[in-house]
Amino acid sequence: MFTRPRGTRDFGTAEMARRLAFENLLEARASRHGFKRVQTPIFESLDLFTAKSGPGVVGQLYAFEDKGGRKLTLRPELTAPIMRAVAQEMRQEPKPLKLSYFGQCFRYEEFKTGRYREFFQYGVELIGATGPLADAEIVALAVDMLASSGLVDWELKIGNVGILRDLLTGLGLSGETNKGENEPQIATAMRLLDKGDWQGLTELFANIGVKDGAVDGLKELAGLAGGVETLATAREILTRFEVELSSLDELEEMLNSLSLLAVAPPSLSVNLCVARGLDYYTGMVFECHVPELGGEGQVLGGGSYRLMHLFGLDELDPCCGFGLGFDRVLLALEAQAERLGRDEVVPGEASEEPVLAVVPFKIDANEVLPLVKELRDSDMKVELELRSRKLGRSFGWAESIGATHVMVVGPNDLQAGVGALKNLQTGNQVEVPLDAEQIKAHLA
RNA sequence: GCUGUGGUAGUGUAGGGGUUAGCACGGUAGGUUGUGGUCCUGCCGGCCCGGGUUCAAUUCCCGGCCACGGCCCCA
Repeated sequence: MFTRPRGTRDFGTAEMARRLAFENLLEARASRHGFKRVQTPIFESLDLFTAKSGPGVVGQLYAFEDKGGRKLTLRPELTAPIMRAVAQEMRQEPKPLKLSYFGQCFRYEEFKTGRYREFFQYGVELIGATGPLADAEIVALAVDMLASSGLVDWELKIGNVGILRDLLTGLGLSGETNKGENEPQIATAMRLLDKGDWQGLTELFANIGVKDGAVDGLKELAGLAGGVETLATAREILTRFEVELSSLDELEEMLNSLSLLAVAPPSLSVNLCVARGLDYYTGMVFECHVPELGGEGQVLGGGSYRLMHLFGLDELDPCCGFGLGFDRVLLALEAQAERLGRDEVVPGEASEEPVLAVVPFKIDANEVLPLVKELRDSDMKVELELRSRKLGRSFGWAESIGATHVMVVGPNDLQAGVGALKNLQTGNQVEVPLDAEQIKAHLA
């Protein structure tokens, strides 16, 4: 018996119908916002990802050497490949570029619900435009996607690591990796802040000799929850820390634009302690969570970052984008459909189209094939009975595959040039000439 | 990396140191000559893998694998 590798999944027909519907929905939203789809290889040079994320990532990669000894890896994420492709193929295209992408990524890590070794990401990147309005465009699309998918009870958190870095620098934390430490003090502090580990932060500050009261101020900042209105308090706290306020002004501008560009999310909190862990983020950062997913509840995350300089295109930094956890959003939608008694998990997943099952009964099937072809050419879904079942079983088969209509063509029918067209829902049956147009008219 | 629980047909389950391992759904074939979703019957198909204890293991024990949770981590 062969089994699937750990952390991978098979998708059956029902699941795939749902996934396709979801992908199409996301694609439609992205397209309305002006994003155009691109696709990059499933594997890339290993150094693409070590350049972006440091040598430590190798442990989580499906890395390998090809027969020429080239160091390659299955892609663990899609932002770096997109940046690479932009640098390699899209230098001459008009900016800003608005790109969308969808595909599987691979990470070697412990697998559990909401966390797979092969997982799917949908994402967008806005390259070559910067500032509050560009940021608002990105967040607005994220909001639009989650809202359009029918997701409820999700939380949008918006922060700004630029402000946070300024603040921490002002407190005397180092942005460089000191000897004896494996990351800059600022990175450690941001990680602790993101987790809400106040004790760890207190210890860190004590070690560095940060003035008393700093932790309390940050706690106050972290406690802010709400929309634009929280910025007044934030402004006051930041002033106390003597932080420059222009980034905060930009954040406010971005939030105002967002409110005009997107529906209000179910829950919005502007929180300057959202850190997103990754050191290439430089400005606005945001995350969407679905609390009912538990530990694997982050379904979307992104922000403004600097990566193009790695490809010699500094002038395009910072860019802004987000990645959407395709599998996680689906898990959340499934859980919510169950909880709320919704019959559709993804809007539009159930097709309303008629499906005609054609049953050649005791005749040479070739007699009906031209008709089948013609119906299919005219964009109708047509199934053909292939097993020469008895009539009764044929109806059972048609019903089981979801056909809405059955057309039986037996010897007598053939002679008369008609078929028995039965509506499986109503049970009504009529004789219809073996003519594509007339059949279609009956199904309409 | 740590940890908890569990693994009986494709799915959902019953059972239990010696059984023809039961049931439901499913799939398939039929219930006499051209009409489904009901019903009846036959058939298909299972004790996760390896080792140990035992006269005997699917059942008890250990290890692995897999599944579902909780930590750690998460570019």
